Amino acid sequence: MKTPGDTGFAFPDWAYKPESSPGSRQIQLWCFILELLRKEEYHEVIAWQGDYGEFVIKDPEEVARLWGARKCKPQMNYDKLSRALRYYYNKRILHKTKGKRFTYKFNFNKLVLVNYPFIDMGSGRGVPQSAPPVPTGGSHFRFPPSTPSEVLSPNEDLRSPGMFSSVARRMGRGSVSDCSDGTSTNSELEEGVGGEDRGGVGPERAFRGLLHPRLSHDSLFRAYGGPGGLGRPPPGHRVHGDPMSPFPVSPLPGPGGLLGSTLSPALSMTPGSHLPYTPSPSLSPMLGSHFSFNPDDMKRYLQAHHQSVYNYHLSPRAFFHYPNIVVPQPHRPSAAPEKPITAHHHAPPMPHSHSLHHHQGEEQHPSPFKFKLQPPPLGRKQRDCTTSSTGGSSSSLGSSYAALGLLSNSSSVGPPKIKVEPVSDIESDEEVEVTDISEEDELLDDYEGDVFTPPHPTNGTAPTTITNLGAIAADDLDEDVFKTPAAPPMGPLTPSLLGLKSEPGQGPPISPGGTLCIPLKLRFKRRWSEDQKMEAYGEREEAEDKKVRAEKEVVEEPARRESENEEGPRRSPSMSLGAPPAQRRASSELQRATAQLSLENHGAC
DNA sequence: TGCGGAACGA
DNA sequence: TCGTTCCGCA
Repeated sequence: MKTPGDTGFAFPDWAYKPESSPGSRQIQLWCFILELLRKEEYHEVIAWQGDYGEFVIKDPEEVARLWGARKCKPQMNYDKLSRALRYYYNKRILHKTKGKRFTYKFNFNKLVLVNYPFIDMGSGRGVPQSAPPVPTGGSHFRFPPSTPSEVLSPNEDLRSPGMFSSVARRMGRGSVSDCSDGTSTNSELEEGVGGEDRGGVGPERAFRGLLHPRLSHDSLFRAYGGPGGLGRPPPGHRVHGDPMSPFPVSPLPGPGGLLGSTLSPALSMTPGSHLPYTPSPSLSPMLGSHFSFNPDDMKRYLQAHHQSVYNYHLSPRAFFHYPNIVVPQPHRPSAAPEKPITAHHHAPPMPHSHSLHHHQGEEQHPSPFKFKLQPPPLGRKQRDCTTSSTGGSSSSLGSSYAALGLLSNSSSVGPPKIKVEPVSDIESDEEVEVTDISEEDELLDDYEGDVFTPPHPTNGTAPTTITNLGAIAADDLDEDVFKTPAAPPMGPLTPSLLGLKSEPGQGPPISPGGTLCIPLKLRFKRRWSEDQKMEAYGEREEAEDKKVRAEKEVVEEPARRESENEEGPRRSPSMSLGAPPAQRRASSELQRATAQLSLENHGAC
């Protein structure tokens, strides 16, 4: 069929429908719509209009014709096309603007946050921040392949948010059309180039961007990099404001990567989607150097939000569509070091939600945003792994992390796994995993006044975990509320303790309040039993493991029950009981270390 | 004009 | 999975 280059406009890979052969992916309708929207020659047919991301199909039949031409479907008509568009409702890529005929609205939150994950908002250095921060940009961020071999592996999901490098390739080689419909041009690359920075800087301008009625896909698309590739913008290219762009500026890759600016039209489109995550300068797009969560900023930001209509929804299934949301690597673009160091910066951890919580949630009026960060649906394998390893009592967070491949690596190779334990046992996977979005949508429509609670009270978790959380939020955050029991602030040491858990059931029990409250007696017992076990390892063969475990169980069980009696329901029995010897050994060591820490920090209890 | 179910194809 | 096609309904 056609190649992505057909349009003359290079969409990211994920914009194309994977076909049997790598080169025959078809563009998706929404991409096509965007394409038309950005071409002046079609402004008489379809154009941005009104609200943020809103567009009107002025000539439905013509649009249908064009679409049909593109897809080589001569029989296409608006009725059919609109049916396809309606399917986007469910997918929350689009929604209908009620009362306005032929008028639809993009959910750029979906398109941008999810599909432009690589746009790292973290380093807003020197880039106009005229749009609201996109919460998870950094979370999804995945560096473009730097070598040809990394580019678009056939095995990779072509729609992967991270796989945009091939776009650059296409952009470089031009387009090829095998179904000419007159829409193919190669001029797009230069379109809008050279515009001036109208994003401005500072919160005021940043917020102003929210109100920009028009969105431009291309601005973002260009972020994928021109012929020069990411981080190497074509000469003459710079952040600009595309006249027809809904984006105040185009987040072109700057010296520090394309990160700097990420302007997501979505921001104004989806209630509270981004906000909860923006507080983190390290993760949010515009916070880098221009934004701070002072009351004024927040107020403006919220006001801006109200300019838009929020009546569409995102689906938790989104992650299914973008399975390649990858765990961001610790490293950051070269610009990272240049990012302003703020109070929040040090531990990228959780802050996007957490810091907001501090800024907003601690006040009389909690954050107006209520988010339920739903972890992406677990793959069966991951789910099984997670649940089995945790005895089914693992918290949603732990599971979600595992689902993201952060924690639960089935492989037994390597150091003991460190798991970020949820603060509470109360929540089950089911509670947080996927909920009926239909109801939540309503909540979001009425998001104001809601409270956002941080996904995890600890602020010392690993960056990867944090960013991952962001990744989770990226997609569904605009509608999902992360329900996490409030946890009391903890000292600098506690987080690490709380967050550390060698294996389910082995680490120190964590009270629902997040406090380390394992009875001293139990701790000693455990440690003793572990010592015993360690000795056993040195003296006995594998065959005797069971015996050791039995002994251990005898020792631990009463203590555990005692513990339970004191602290209420606890997690499933120590994992070590069923863990393979090697794993047990490793976890045992970790447990010892943990126990040691427990003792040392006994005062914190 | 818009919606969404259903069957179907690639 | 993403439309495409058809269709009944409001």
